[in-house]
Amino acid sequence: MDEKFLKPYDPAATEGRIYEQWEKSGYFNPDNLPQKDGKPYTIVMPPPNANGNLHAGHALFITLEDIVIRFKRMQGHRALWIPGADHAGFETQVVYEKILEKEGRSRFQMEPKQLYDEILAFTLESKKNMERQVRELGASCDWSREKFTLDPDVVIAVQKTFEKMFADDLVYRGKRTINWCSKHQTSLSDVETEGTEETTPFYTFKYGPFEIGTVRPETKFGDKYVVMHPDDKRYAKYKHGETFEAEWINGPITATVIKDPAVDMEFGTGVMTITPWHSQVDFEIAKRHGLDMEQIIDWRGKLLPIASEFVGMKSTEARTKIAEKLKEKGLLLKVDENYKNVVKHCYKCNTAIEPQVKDQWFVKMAPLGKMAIEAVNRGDLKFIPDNYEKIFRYWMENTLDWNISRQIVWGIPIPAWFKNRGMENEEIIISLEKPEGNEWEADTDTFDTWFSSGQWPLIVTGFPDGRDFATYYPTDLMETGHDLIFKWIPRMVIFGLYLAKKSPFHTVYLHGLVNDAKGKKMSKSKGNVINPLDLTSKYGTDALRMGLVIGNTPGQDLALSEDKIKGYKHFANKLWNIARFVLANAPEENVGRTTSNINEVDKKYLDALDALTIDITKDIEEYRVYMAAEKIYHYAWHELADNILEESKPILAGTDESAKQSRSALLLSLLTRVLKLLHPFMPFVTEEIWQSMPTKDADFLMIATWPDISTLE
RNA sequence: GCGCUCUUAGCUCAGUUGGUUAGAGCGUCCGCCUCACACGCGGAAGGUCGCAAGUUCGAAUCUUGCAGAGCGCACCA
Repeated sequence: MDEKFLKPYDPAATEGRIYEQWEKSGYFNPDNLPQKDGKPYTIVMPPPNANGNLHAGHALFITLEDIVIRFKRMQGHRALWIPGADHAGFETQVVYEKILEKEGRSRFQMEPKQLYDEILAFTLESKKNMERQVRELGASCDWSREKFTLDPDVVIAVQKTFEKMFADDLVYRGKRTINWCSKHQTSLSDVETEGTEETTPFYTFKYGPFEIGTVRPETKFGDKYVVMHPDDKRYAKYKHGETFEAEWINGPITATVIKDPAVDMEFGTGVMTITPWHSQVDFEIAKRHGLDMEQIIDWRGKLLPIASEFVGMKSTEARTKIAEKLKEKGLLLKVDENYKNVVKHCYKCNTAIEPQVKDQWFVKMAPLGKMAIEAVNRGDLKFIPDNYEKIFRYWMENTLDWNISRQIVWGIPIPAWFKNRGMENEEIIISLEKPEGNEWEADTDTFDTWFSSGQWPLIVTGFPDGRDFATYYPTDLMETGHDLIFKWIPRMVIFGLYLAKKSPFHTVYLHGLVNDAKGKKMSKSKGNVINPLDLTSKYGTDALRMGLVIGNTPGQDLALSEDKIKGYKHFANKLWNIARFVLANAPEENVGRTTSNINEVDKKYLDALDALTIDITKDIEEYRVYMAAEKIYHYAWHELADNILEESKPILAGTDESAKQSRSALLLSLLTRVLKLLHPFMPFVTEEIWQSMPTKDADFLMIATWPDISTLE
């Protein structure tokens, strides 16, 4: 027996060394696996943002995906797990802006090139840190295939997709209402905003012969249209297009009556004025009737000269002042102080979103969404848990056109060129190269991050003619957090179907959020953030992995407590001592003969473990990893150690030589099997024991053969 | 408003297609340094499976209603 077993298992002294051996072996790359003709099995790793440390959610997905990959690899598949790093456009720019802020600098005082270079340096440094942490968690991914979303070939691939979509009429440039963050000076997609309920005064004003309601008096300067439902009998005497005089904020105005079915007759007085520039709904109404639109609030969130005496005020400040003025003029009829409405906020800085009309690039979602739904209908795409299929369908059926332009430097440039930009005779060319002639001006906008990460499974396999595309696309499993069911999953499906005519994966496994021990969401302000790397150094990676997996059903949030992980550290040590006992009682002559001299009485233990093997194999194949982990844990501790080992002690100390031989061979055999079954979950301690096993049939447990259950049944 | 998820032992959660005395980890209590392991061993307490009704020979598991918790989406000035 190896002397190392005389001391308790020490993960800190083991894990780094083992990982290095694995990485050196080359077996993370399926091209180097002994089974060259194995069926491919592919997972694309959700590329972590290269802008900070890994959090508990990363640790969870790395664990889940690594379990499946290790299992498939042992089963003889050409198991490929492709790692990556995401430049995470807006996210990273926000992180870097905070750094700038601390240094008393601002991106608005920097040259774009300077800013870009600084963020690039920061990101590349963070990327190294992130990769080290992924290794620490035991990820058996193929680093030789790692991709970064700003690699030159990735940039070109993404731009080409844009070019193709433009040619196919799936991308257009349009003036539309967008979500504008006045702090970050960029537009945001709908999923990058968060609606929060606010109690805002609801004012009712006199507007000519009408009463109109609003929560935003500060937008009302330019309002010269009053809209009501065509079927509203109360206002039947007013004809569409008729005009009237009304006293308003800054004096008398001429207003026009518009009839439009978008108005809710039940709400308020059933009459409203519209501000097309600062409201999606109003914009749509204005477009239908060809009405004028005027910007009231500038890009910094301040009132424009149209507001006369209120010019330059922030909208919230102007709000009460304008209401006061209208009150003085006798136009304020009533105020409801308890009115609740939902206001969209920037998901990063919580600044209220100002709807603005702006020229942006949009993806037409309807035809693409239809393709995605058809793929689900065909059964090409399955969700775990399956209730997410319904959510996915709903989203695909109701999605609005996707704004893909961002006014930030950190990202992939949109390959568009303008001549006479902003003028009547504006011309646009889509081209990866600068067009001939000096008058062409590059688009300064960059793509929404999800436009590039949406193409990730295609990009990392080398679509359309890369070496891996034919072999590894479509991939098998997409495992990610359920919060990405809207942000990321639909985009990958759409791009896969559009470009490669195939869904990029056939199974989507969605895990829940990792919360603290009490099930509360982790947040910096609450101070309950659990750093996974602290836990690995304290209890070992294997223990953390078990803690993350056991009791963690798909789609359900997980409460992660340190005590739980501590328990699995004890388990790692238990396994270590099982090995110590078994190896101490394994005479040399038994090695190599294993099962052949096991007697009938002892054979029942082999049969029982075979049954468990079948069970566990099916669990993992059907992605019930939480169950498989618990079963093998329970077997190792409460059957093998508590019962079989205890029962073996008198036999091994006895005088019946054949019974002794049988028993020690049995124990070796059971331990060998347990190591294999446990390896995907606890790769380090099992590998470390394996290296000392006289029965090992492969240099690394990582590539040892998983028992073939078709021969066991 | 629409939709999803959850409600099982003190805590955090399992319970795979309805089928024998409902499980785990941690915690609690009692006894043990028994030569694999005190990161351990043996034993014990602890649950009307949110409430109500229904389907069934049989329900924690299926149906309906109610109550509570969490989340998502859409919102009307």
